[in-house]
Amino acid sequence: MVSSKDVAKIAGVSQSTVSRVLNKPDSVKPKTRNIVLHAMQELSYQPNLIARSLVTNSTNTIALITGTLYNGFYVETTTSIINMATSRGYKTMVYFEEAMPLRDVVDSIRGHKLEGLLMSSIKLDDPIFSEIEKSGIPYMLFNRRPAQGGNYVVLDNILAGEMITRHILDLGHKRIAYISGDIHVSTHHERKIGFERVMKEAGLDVQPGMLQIIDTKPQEIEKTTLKLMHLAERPTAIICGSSAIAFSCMDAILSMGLRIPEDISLAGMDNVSMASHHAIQLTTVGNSKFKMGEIAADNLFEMIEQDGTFNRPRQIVLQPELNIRKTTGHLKKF
Amino acid sequence: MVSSKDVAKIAGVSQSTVSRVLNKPDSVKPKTRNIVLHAMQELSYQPNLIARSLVTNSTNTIALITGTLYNGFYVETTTSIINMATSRGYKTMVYFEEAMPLRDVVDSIRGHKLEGLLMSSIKLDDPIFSEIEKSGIPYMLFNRRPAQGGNYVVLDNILAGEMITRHILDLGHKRIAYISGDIHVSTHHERKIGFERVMKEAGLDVQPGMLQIIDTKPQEIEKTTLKLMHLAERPTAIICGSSAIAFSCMDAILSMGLRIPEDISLAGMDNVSMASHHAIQLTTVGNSKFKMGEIAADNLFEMIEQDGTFNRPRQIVLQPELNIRKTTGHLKKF
DNA sequence: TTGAAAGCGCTAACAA
DNA sequence: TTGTTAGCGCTTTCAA
Repeated sequence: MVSSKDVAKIAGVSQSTVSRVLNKPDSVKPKTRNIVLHAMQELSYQPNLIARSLVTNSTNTIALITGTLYNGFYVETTTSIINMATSRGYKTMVYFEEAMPLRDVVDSIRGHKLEGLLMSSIKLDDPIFSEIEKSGIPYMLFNRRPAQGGNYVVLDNILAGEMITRHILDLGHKRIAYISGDIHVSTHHERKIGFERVMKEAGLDVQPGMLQIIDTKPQEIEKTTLKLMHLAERPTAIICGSSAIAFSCMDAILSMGLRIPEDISLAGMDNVSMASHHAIQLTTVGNSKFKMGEIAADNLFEMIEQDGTFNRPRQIVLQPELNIRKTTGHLKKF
Repeated sequence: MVSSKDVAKIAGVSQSTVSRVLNKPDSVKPKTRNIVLHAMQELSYQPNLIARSLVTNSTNTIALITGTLYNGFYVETTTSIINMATSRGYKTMVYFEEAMPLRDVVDSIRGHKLEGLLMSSIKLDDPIFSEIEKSGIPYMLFNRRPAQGGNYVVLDNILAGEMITRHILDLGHKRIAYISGDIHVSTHHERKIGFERVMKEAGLDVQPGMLQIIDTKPQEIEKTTLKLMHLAERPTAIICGSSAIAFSCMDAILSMGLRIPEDISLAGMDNVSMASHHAIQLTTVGNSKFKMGEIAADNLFEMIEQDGTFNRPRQIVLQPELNIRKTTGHLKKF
């Protein structure tokens, strides 16, 4: 391994001059600088960034803990985050939620002196949250938030649930099913609240079996959808707690030979790009004006750069918009 | 920052004993070990992994340079790779192709002593390839390969192009358009060769304008599709060089109010999960039995672990299979 | 079983 | 403008 020492020897200067050429090139005489630069080339020298990090106690690296990329929402956030990090000269270490215990990830982040954490994967009452706060590492949560406090950017999920439910009611539906993901997660928790609130306001009971809280794996979603469709009193509309859920739900419905929205209306939440594909045309509620990943990253870098200064919590709530497409239609009269 | 020195002080032992508790716990007397362990807890000590890396010259981190996640193919590979790395105790630094110059990425990788490189993004004659080989860092390319040599896992893309073209011909089509991505990339280069070869064998000329080589951004694809559909002699079938291209192409066709396959047949390559969605049902050719990302990662870790030993090139070619779904149909007779 | 000491490759303070 | 030196926090001989 060629080190700055080797370069120094070849160039006939001290090792610290080599270091200076790298860090404060103006502080070294042009002639010497050139000699050093040439020596570096000759040896194809590459500074050991680990050693540098040890001294400077900085790594220019952030951590991203993300949900599965099979969910298009996380494709969008992951892409914006990595791109934004790259453009600021930061690298991104990517961890998947549930691939290893959150606590281990946080330890790894602390140990590697990563400079910030972006994470989608917190539960409402996750004990890791207080650990993260305690560790002092700058962080932004996105999509989900903890039960209280914290820095986050989220959708107004209660409102989102209300809006989509109202849309379905406006179409005349009454037997409405709702498929939700894990309720210990703020998105699903709040969206469901919105749904229930509007149903109640409309004087409608959510029939037993019509509210499904499930593991959001495609197979589970399909199983649940089939179960709903085989109910004696089949729903005339299904609202899904996310677009990813809605896609699998749609897949199952179509596989039965049913038509959407003629036989059943379907709506999702989150605005992922595939939702507007002409073969899908999924009615959703979400925010397309602002990219959640970019907002999260932006705020994180601000926090990193203003370093240490007192920070009040950053809590950003985006307003949902309704995107009425082709999967929801008027209830047919018989 | 609490260091092993601090732990040592509290525990009343030397700093090297603290280190031993971490690395060779059996070599330290149980009683001492416990004292040290308690001291660690008390201070919530977290070893500085950067310092460790500096000494051991290892980081347990690999680099992934991937194409855009908006292409479902890279979602699959990225997911398998990160999961496989995690399960082996490695972390993954993710870089996007084209976000920064490849040379800078490679320098970053060398400087950070990352232990291996997985990359999808090489061009046929990319000069970076020889740099990577020269650097001695273990690597596996996937999806694409360089003009010659190298370690890679790819699809038999010529055969893939042949198979899909034959399928279209078998349906009676003669006016067939082909939309390809950058031809300096092995996948697109080879798939197009397969297409042209079969067309020639069938005695069919590829009419001017029917072979489109474009930038694979959704807008470009849509523009190109519209152009094709407005040709005086409109194609009766379109073959796309990837499923990602086919999705955008389908979007454009449907937006014109045309039906697939009644008005035009459409086929893609690569087997991404969305292709089998019932709202899409895209006919493709690809390999679903083996996960390219897993194979790439598997081989990389073998190379990392057998370290230094002579390695003949690893060149793995997967066999394509035809998945006939609902976007291709018989040419209508008039 | 433990401690002392060297050194990984770099940055940065200080002196010249 | 340059060199000398200390030290970042760890692992790893070597001696005791």
